[in-house]
Parts: sequence; structure tokens; C-alpha cells
Amino acid sequence: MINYLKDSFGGQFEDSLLEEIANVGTFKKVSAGDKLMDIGQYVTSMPLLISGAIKILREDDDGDELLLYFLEQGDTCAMTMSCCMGQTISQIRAIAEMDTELIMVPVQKMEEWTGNYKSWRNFVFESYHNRLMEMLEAIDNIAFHNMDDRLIKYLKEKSAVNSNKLLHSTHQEIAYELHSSRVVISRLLKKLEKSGKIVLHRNQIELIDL
Amino acid sequence: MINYLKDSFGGQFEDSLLEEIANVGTFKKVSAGDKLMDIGQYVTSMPLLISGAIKILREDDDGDELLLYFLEQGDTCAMTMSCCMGQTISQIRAIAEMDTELIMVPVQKMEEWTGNYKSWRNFVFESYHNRLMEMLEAIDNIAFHNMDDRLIKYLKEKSAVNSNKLLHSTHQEIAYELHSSRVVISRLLKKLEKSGKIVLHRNQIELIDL
DNA sequence: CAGGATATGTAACCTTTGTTACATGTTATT
DNA sequence: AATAACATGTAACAAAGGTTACATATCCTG
Repeated sequence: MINYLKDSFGGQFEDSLLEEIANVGTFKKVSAGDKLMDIGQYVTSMPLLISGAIKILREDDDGDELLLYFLEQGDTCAMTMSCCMGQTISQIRAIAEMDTELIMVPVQKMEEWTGNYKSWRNFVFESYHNRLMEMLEAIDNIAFHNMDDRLIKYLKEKSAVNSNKLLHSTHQEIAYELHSSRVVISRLLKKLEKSGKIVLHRNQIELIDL
Repeated sequence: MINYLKDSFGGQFEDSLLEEIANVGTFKKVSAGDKLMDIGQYVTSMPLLISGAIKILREDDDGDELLLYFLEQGDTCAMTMSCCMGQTISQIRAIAEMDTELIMVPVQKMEEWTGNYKSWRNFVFESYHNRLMEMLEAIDNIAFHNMDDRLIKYLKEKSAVNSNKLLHSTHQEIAYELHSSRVVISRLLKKLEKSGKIVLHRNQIELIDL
């Protein structure tokens, strides 16, 4: 486990902290689509991402979803930390975007390290910072941009996270994550295809020139 | 100054920390409408709110605004902290909602206290938590609710922050903060008036039964 | 008090997005 | 191969919100 840790977090944590994490943390593998956390659940450990990616979603009262951002290697979930500290329930849903490896650290340790390790403190603050920035970006997207722009951005991000120009998504799935409807997404995708920016297949979207 | 501090933060900080804050902090009074921070500015001190309220806004490339949330007594600006730590520029605009008193603390101290005072650490984390939750709420508003609901919520919040059922706002101002247009806001306000929930005057809106 | 600036009311129209309905095509199951 | 389940394409329509234009009312200032 210590090697995994060094690969993903070695630059920023002292060896003694890496050892501590390795001692109390548990290694975990999840498959694409697995639900790691849901709205209303209590949070008892925080994840450190070794590989893969996790998508973070918000849901409204009617069960409609909205993709907020992705977590990737070296990230952690600021929401989790936030909830741990306040002993409150999760406000977000976390779903593995692909097969993902992570290390789960019990929340008690988190508090302890925050007092003892400056590097951990910085990591936690930086993590909060990153999440706040991603939330701002999410707000920019929905407040200031039309669905066609949001769709393009979504496709690009999905492609980047998966390191693949070929996306395995249905129109319905995209509609869920953008909080829109399937018909609207199909319409806009078709427009993008007609302008030569993508090619549509069943269950797949090929990014050509976005 | 120490007395102001005790009133607003006494419950959570040790006396020794309160004294330190009083020593290095500078007391500041701002008037309603004053701009405390703008997008792109460097951040060199963090504000602790003693009284009044500050509204936090996001702006897009075209200069259109969106109200994110209010800061009130006992709050601080997580964005500021976030920016201080990372030495980055502000991503938000802060404008005094009313006459406001605050204590400005130099950012260097902030880092130091984070190591030395557990109560300060908790305050910082709690602050991050609160801001993340408010950002989520802002996202819920714009993503999941129509303009009429958002307007009602806006009026209620504004009323609560100002402790006043009579709001001194023009339709144009409201349109800015909700990122809409004056005509739309006038239309919706008129609808609310017709259903007996508010009464409209020039420069003023009276909340009756929202 | 005349004239300009500001605030509001309202109609007509347009664009974007969402909804309903149905057709067609593809995949999986039996 | 027949059938069900799923994915996509598309038309027709509805609703929300944005835009333009103009009328009217109120306030401020010289």
C-alpha cells in the first residue's frame, strides 16, 4: 500500500505520515458504476484516490441529478471531510466513473493529523480550495451557459477523465447528469454531429473536433 | 476591539487567541454598497465579521452577476482563506449589504494559528463547511428551481439579512443579482403582488406573506 | 417648474428548453 | 425467429425566460 501512496501522494506528505496512512488506511477497489456514498448517509471515513475517477452528483427533491465534478488521482473528497468534522450527513452522491482504487482513512485520524502534520493541513486546505473552485465552475456552467455549451464541456471533461475520445454513454445518461431531458440531448448531439464535431453510434459518442 | 471579538467569536476562541487577534487585527467599518473585494484582486487579509452583512457575488465573462450567498456576524470568507493559502487571486466579488464592522487579519497569522490553535482550526474548517453548503444551495437554486421560486427565496433572504420586511431594492438590482433581466423580474414581482404576497412601491418592496 | 434621469408597467415577439408522441433500429432473451 | 427491452430520431407543441419597444410615473437638479 505504501507504494501506491507514494505514487499518488508522495510529493506532498512526509514519510512518517505516509506510514501512518498506510497503517490505519484500508485499500479498496471499486468498479465503474459502484455507489460510494449517497445523500443522507453518514460519513465515517475519507477516501484518498490512488487511481481511477469518481463523479460527484447533487440531487434535488424529485430525484433529478446534476453532475458537479470529478475526483481523480491524488484528490480527496472535501465534502466528506466537511461532513466528518461536523458529524453531519452527506449532501452529495459519489459514483465510480471507472474502476477505481482508493485508500479509506478513518475520520478520527484525520483530526489528529490536522494538528500534527503541516503537510496534511496543507493538503486538506488545498483540497477545500479545489472543491470550492470546482463548485464555482459548476455554478458558472449552469448559471451563465446554455445547454449546448454545457454539453460540449461535459463531453470534453468526460473524454479527459477517461482518457478516451470514444465515450460510452447513452443520451439518457447524459441528460441525467446535465439535469436535462433525453430528447433535448439527442437534439443537441445531432446538431454537433451535423457540424462535424462528433460522430454518434449506439451507446457511444466519438469526439472528432470539439 | 477585544469586546467586539468576544461578542461575535467569544464562544469558540480561547482568550489567548482572542488577544492575538486583537493585537494583529485592524478594525474596519464599511458602508452599505462598498466593494470589499473584486474578482482578480490579490487577497492579503481575511475578514472576521463583527456586525452587518456582506454579499458574495460571482461574475461571468460578460460582466453579468449572480448572488452566491451572504456573510453575517461570526462568519469569515472561506474564499479569502482559500485564496490566501494558494496565493491566488479572488474568484468572487464582495460588497457590503449594509453598514458593516469587521476585523481584518493578515494572512500570515492565519497559517500560524492553524498550527497552534485547535479552536482556530475548527473555525476554519467549519467556515469551509458552511461555504460549501451555501454553494450547494446556490447550485440547487439555479439548477433545480424556476425564476419565480428563486425570486421568492431571494426576497426572503434579503429580508432576513436586513431584519426588515421592507426591502430597498429596485427591480434592476434584483435582476442583476439573480442574473435575469429587469422585465422578467418586474413581471414576476407583479404576479406576486397580484396574489397578495408583496406590495410594490418605488424603490421598495414590502413583504406581506411569502 | 422645466427637463433629464430613473423606475416601473406592459405588450409583442423570439429563443431555448422541456414534453408528448410515435417511428425506427438494435440488442438480448427465450 | 419472435419478442421484449433499450436506444435513438424527429415532429409538434408548450412553457419559461429573455428582448425590444414604448408608455407612464416619480424624483432630482438647476
